[in-house]
Amino acid sequence: MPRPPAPVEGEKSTRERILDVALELFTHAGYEAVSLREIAQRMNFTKAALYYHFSSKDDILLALHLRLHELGRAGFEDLEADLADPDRWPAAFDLIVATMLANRTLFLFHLRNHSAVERLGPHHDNAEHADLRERLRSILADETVPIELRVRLTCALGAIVGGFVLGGEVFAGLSDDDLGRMVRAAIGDLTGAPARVSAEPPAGGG
Amino acid sequence: MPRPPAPVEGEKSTRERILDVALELFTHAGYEAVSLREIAQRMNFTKAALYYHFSSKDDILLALHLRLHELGRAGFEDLEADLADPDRWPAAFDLIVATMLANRTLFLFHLRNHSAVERLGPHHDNAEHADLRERLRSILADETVPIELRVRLTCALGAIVGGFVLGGEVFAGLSDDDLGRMVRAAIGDLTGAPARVSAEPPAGGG
DNA sequence: GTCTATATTTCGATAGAC
DNA sequence: GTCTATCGAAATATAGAC
Repeated sequence: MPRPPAPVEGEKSTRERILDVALELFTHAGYEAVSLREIAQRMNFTKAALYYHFSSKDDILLALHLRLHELGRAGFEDLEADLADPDRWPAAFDLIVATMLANRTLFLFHLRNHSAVERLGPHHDNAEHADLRERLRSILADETVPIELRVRLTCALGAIVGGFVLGGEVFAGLSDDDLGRMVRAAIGDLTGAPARVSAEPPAGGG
Repeated sequence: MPRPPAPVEGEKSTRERILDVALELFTHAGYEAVSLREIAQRMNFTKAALYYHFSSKDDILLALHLRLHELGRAGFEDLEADLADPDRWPAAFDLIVATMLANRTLFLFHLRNHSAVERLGPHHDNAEHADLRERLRSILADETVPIELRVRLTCALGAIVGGFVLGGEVFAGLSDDDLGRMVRAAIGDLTGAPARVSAEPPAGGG
């Protein structure tokens, strides 16, 4: 199989630029609906040239999936512990909100291409639970935590996704900063209510 | 054996059974990834037979999309007015939660095949804003409503989707009734907090 | 590293028998 | 209403020139 070129300092490699184009196209139209010809066209070269950088179309999908893996290793080491304790939810959700806001497209890509990425699963058993989604599932399956709290967790995560995906689509004039603040306030109320039985009342947006 | 296909009263038509199969396959694997051959195989007849019931693959997708349209006509006449006024949110969300819970697969199908359905858009201009999603967008674009409330609206809708999709996937042992109740409680906290700034305080119960 | 050209497969869709 | 057979288009992927 072909080997990618050495990355140049300061500039994005062709491989990364292909991934950027693929990320946008896959996110907007869906993985299966996007042909390599389209990607090549956007890169201003031909379809065959892509095979120098990637061994297959699935390989591009996998590379994009791995971007999410790396994101998971960035700062979510204590995710399980944080989410298992409502007192630590504010900090955990702040991190999640900030991460999702800064990588909105990547998460949207994952949401929209859930099935395609899932189909890739059995191939990359390099890491056991490095995937954020896998770790999340194990948290939600933890019966030590009351089911009410775990359901609220899914609602909170859905609220973030909804606020960013749906909101980011409709409220085009809104800055990331403002949107993030409003979503965080909403999450605060959603998660603060069950937490206040053991912690302080929620504060307003900053 | 001489067995003519019996169109018995009270039984689902072949067309509807095809749609049921397509709904499941499209939801699980994605529209573009599912071939007519797969659908036909599940129906125990051949690919060509599908063309007696549907004029194209897109026609199947459209028919499934129309199921959501019908759902929209069921009881969402006052949706715009209800969602524009935070005081009326509880009733509106109760209806939305109940509807989404009862038609979880259909909504999940729509979520997972968002791009494919969207691509179908320009073809069926029969109704202006019959689509629930279109109506929702117009609500979210209504600048009469403060942006904070509209963002909360997107969060609330996301919370419902998250609770049902993610929750329904992980909490398999949980009944629809219990899940619906917990999600409704979460939505109540999420939507009750902003309501108190412009109206009376939320009911302390829960 | 990118090109032209082509191999191979699969898909959506049609025609016509029964 | 379902079948067999097949068409044409488009997709992924490969081979080899430059």
